[in-house]
Amino acid sequence: MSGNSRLCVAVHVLTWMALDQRDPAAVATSQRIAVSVNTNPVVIRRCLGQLREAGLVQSRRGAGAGWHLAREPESITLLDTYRAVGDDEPLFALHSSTPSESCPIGFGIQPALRQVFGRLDEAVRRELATTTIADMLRDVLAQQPATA
Amino acid sequence: MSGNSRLCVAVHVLTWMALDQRDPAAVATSQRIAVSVNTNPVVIRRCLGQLREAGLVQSRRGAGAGWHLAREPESITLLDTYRAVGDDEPLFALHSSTPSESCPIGFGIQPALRQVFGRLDEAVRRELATTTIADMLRDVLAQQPATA
DNA sequence: CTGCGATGTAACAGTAACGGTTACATCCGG
DNA sequence: CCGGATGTAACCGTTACTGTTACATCGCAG
Repeated sequence: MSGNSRLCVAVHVLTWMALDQRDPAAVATSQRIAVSVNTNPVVIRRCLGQLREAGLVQSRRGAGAGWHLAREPESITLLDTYRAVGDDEPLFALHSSTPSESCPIGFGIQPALRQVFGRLDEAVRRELATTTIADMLRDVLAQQPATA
Repeated sequence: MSGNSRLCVAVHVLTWMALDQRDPAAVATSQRIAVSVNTNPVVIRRCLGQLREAGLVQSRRGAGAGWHLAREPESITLLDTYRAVGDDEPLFALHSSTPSESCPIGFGIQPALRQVFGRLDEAVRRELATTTIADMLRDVLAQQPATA
């Protein structure tokens, strides 16, 4: 993960859907979402595909096709979202070329770093779990300009 | 930050120096460090340059030149190291193309995400601050294979 | 049962960043 | 003033991400 904007886009998509589905007649399509995110519908479909694999959204094909949330916004955390789009790459990368094993530091540094990075990952996940899509929607709507 | 291995290399370098300087006669050169990290000396010098800007190491030029820690290993935290090599890029990236401001979600999503990402950054920094280079050195040496 | 509008996915292009490398100027103790 | 190291610019190959085109697939409406 990162530097990519997948988590960002995924949260945007889910929050958008949470707002959109307040109107029971509305149909969420990748086209409509793409306008809000200001990108290509294929990018949105790629993202929605990952969210579907994680069981967060569902898709319907054929005529009148589209997407809807598979769970209540209150029950979807940013950790769920992170897991859905995180390519299981760690947050911090280890050496690109394996250190020298004949040096004491080179030999032991990677296991030691793995422990540290594991704790960092834990901290991030703990924090992500505290916010839901419903929270995001509330915060996003609170940002609106005064409509005079 | 990340996916790069700069933090990883920087911690490796500092931990190596902490061990090396136990021998008062030893001189830490980018060449020697590069062997342990298994990379090019220029990569090490680039890293050391950032660590020097942050006041963590010092360099000496001319004959018998080399590097040494500017502080005790016990007083250098991984947060110091992170700050030294982190290009002030945030841990998680915002949208690459600005969302539509005419959509309520597109308008408010970035400020809302900034708050969340700020909390994540805080959590990571808090965790990084709990470990020092001295801790790393101890943990690294504890990984050594039994020397029969 | 055919058309249409959407999903689903492969393929490709452009950009950017990273790690690695070469080259070379600079410094300064011996 | 020589030698060995720092300091730094420039460049290359690789990789990843975003955006885009293209096209097969699905399934209700009419």
